[in-house]
Amino acid sequence: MTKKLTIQDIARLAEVSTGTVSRVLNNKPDVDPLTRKRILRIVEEQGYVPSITAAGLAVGRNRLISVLVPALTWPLVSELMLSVAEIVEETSYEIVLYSISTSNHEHDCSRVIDRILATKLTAGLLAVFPGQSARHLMELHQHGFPVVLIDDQNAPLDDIPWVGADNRGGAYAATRHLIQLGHQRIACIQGPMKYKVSHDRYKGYCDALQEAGLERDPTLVQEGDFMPSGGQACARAFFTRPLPERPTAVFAGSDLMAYGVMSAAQEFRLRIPEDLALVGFDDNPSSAHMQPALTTVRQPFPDMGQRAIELLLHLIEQSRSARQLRYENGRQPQKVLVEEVPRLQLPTSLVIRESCGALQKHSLFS
Amino acid sequence: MTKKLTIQDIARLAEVSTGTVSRVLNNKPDVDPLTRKRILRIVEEQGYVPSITAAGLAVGRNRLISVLVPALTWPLVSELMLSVAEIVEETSYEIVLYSISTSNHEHDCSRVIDRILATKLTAGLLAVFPGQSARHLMELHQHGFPVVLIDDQNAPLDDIPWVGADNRGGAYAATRHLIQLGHQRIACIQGPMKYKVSHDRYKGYCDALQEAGLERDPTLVQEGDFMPSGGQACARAFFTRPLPERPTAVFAGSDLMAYGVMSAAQEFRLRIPEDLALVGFDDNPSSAHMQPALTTVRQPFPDMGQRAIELLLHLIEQSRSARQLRYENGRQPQKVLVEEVPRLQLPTSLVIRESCGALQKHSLFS
DNA sequence: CTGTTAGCGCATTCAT
DNA sequence: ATGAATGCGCTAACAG
Repeated sequence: MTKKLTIQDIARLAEVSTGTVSRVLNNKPDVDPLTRKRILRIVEEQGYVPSITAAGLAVGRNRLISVLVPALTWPLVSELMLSVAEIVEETSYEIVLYSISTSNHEHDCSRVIDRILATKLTAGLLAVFPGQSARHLMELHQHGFPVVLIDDQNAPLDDIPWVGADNRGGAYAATRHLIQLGHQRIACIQGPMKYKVSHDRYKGYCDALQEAGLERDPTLVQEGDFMPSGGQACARAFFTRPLPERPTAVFAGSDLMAYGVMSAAQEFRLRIPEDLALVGFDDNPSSAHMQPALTTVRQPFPDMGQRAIELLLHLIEQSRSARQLRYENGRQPQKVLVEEVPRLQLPTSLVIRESCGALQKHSLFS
Repeated sequence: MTKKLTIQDIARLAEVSTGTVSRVLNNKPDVDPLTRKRILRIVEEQGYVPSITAAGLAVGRNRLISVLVPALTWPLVSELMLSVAEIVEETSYEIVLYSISTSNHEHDCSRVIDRILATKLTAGLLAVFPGQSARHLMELHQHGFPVVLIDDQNAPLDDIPWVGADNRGGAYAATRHLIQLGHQRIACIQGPMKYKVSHDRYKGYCDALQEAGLERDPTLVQEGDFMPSGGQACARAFFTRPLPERPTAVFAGSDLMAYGVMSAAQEFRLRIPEDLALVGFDDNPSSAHMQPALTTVRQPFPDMGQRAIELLLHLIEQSRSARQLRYENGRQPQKVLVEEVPRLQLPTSLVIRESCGALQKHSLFS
């Protein structure tokens, strides 16, 4: 149980001024190496931990990072957060979590963003799947506040830092795979169209159809909600149509919705993949363990999280030093600013398992 | 884009002192109602948001709540966090997230806890499944720092506030159900034994066996890791045994492990539930959509999260006012302190689906 | 290279 | 019931 130590205590022990201690702690260059070493040793020995609060007050911005996530129940959010958390915990920053799971997404989100700004609590913002509220984030970015989006940027004009997956390419690959398997009537269950990723995945689906010269049948497209129940509802809608109008394959915009399709298929006594081929999107951990194992498009979540948080950390450091540089007008900053690659699109990959019918199924009754 | 407003600005606009504004903002009783109303109006109009940072510095403790979670990839964590986040967002508190997913659980955890204390950043701590590190938390609690555990308290001597589920009862119900279905050789895949819940669930399993006069077979008990791959590995171990020694039913300590059992069953051409009955624990959202749908023990996660965070908030407020009361020695605190119910055990419920064989399965081939 | 000092924005205490 | 004044712990500017 470490007792409360202030920077003054350390200064006293090291027989230097608080200014020097502060300089050491913040890695300022102009400190005598010996003094620095001595101070660091004392800091270590005493187990001194600086007060983020006080530091924040002094600088006007804290060593905290806001993470804005949509529904916390999406498996992808966990996966993303995992790598984000791992990296942040190596730094002196902490994660402040905001979720905008509530119904009034739009309003709620801008309120949260205002709050983040006004309280000046956090140094930067990582927004996962911002959806429509991305435009609020644009404002932030334009005002010089470090922001990084994970997927789902929604305007072409965005020059906002962004890390995402190749949703369109993934959907294209998935759909093409179904086509190559001989399917002609391929249904698409979209995600909620308020998300850019849903549009992208739909486009990829259309791309593949068009490439194969297949006509797009509007009755084979439904908008889901990314959740199992939504997928189930959409699938029921397909299965209740007259036989010739039914799809022989379904491309679901998320694994969760694919699970719903499986449930619906069972209700209708449809075998997967014999009677219906199915492909999902995300590659949730559970998907490999479904019966049949779900063919899906893998998103590189760990990578996305890592890249995004590293980018954000970089932007934050940059904006800090930017303020410092005002006072060192003589020199140009050595470090090249990251104006070049603020956007990163990571590839997705098709993971072929049983539900699409490409593999021989380990039938339960073989 | 709200501009930075200080309490001083508000004071100037309202033509009062900062002291008064501060009193209003903190709901101190001794303020003229009219003045209060006027100030509140101005605060509203100007969109003033107090700086958590500065407030924290002044008081020595922030309006932040640390949440300590184990592996972020466990679905239950998402579900728990969901209700926690919802409630916290209604308050003036924010959530700071710490995960201890890394391998060196033990060391890492105490480091995180020290950090939480030393930085004095947060006002309270909510620890989800603390496992072995619960004893560090005990220290915190004994030093008067508000702490609430969600499940997995590990010592009987804990007088630490705690909210949990009836793991033992749930496991008992699940196992008894299998017994009533006629199974005699029921395997148990435990969670990692560093978690108290794993022990509890195992005890419930034993309870049911004993009640039925069934002998406990050590070869039918394996320790998993809560993850699908662990469950799969354990199940394989069962299935490779000579036929008479194999289980006819499996009780898995988590749904995720049950998924692994399903995969293993498929490898061995075992039908569920015909050749093997299966029950899980947790009721993850996906579980209803497995094929066959998983019979499992539902944990009341939303409730648990809600109760826990409310309790913590309560404790925090209490410790705040405790400090104030030192100066009002004349009066006894009106509010009864929550010494009575710091521990809450919520019931679990058995959700019967297909994998246990109790329901008629919608067979794929009927 | 280093010591000194003035706030950062707020809660709180002491006067009134 | 309220105004004025103090300090929380730290950083950054200034002066050596």
